[in-house]
Amino acid sequence: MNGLTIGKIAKQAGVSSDTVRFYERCGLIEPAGRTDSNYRIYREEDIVRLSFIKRAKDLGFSLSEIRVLLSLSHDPGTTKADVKRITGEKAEKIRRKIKDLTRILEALEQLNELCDGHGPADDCPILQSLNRESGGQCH
Amino acid sequence: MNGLTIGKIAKQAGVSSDTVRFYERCGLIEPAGRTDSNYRIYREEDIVRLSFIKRAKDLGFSLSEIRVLLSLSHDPGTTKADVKRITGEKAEKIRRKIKDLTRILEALEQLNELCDGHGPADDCPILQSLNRESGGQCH
DNA sequence: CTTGACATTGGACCATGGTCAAATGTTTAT
DNA sequence: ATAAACATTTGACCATGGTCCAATGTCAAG
Repeated sequence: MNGLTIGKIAKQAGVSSDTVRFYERCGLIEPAGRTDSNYRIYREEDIVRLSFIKRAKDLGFSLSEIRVLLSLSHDPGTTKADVKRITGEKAEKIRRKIKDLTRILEALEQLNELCDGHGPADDCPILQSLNRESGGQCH
Repeated sequence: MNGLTIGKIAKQAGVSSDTVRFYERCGLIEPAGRTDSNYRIYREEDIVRLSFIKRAKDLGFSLSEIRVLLSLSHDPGTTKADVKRITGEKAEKIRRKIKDLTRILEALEQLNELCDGHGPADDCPILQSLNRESGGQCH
C-alpha cells in the first residue's frame, strides 16, 4: 500500500487522529482520499501541510489565522508583503498581550509586597485592597 | 425602597445584570433577597462583594480562583500566608505565560526579519520556514 | 481463525465566561 | 392609562480546540 493511514500522519505531525479528522471537518485540510475499505489515505505532501498547521499553532496562530496563512501560501498572487502583514499583526497582538499581562503581574506583585504573610488574614492588605477600590485601576 | 435592583448593583460594579445572575447561578455570590414582586434586591455590601469579583477578574483571576479567594476572605481561620500563597501562585502562572509568549514573539520576529516584504510570495522565507521543520523547536 | 490494533461514523461533552432571546410580569414616568 | 424601562425565568447559544464515546468495520500477526 502506498499512502499513509490517519494514525501515521497524525504521529508524523505530532497531533492525534481525532485532531486530523477535526481539521478536515473544519476545512483546514482537504478531505483525504479513501481506500476501498473507506480508510482515509494520505500522501507525503499531507504531512507537510499538517506540520505547517502544527508549527503555526505552536507559534500562537489560531486555526482561523492558520486558514488565512494556508490560503495565502497556496495562492500564486500572494506577495511577501501579504504574508508579512499577517505575521506582523500577530506579533503585534502578542506584544499587546504581553503588555497586558505585565501590567497585571506588576499589580499582583505590588499587592503581594504589601503583605508580610504572617498572622491571621483579618487585616490582610491583599484582601483589603480587593475590597476597596483604592488599588490601581485596570483598563 | 431600601436596597438596590440588579441593574443598579450591576452598574455600580461595572458588569451586566446577566453577569450578576450568572454569578449567582455559579454560587459566586449568595442568592439575593427578593421583593414581593420577586425582584432580586441587594444591599451595599453586595456591591462590595461584586466589585471584589470584578477587580480580581481584572487582575487575571479565573472565577474558580476568585471563589477560593472569596471563601478565604470570609473564613476567620485564614492566615495572611494563605492569601499570599494564592496571589503568589497566580503571579507565578502569569510570569510563565509571559515567558511563553515572549518566546513565541521572538520566533515570530525572527521569521519576520527573514523576509524583506517585496515581491511575490512564492519564495517567501516565512512560508518556507513554516513548511520545513528547520525553524526553532517549540516545546 | 482469532486476537489486537487500527479505522469509521455520529454525536455528546469538556472548560471558560458569559450573552441573548422569548415570553411574561412590574415599576415608573408622562 | 399607557408606554418605556426595568425585572423574571428557562434554555439555547457563542467561540476555541479539540477529546471521548459507542457501535461497528478492517487489517495484520501469530
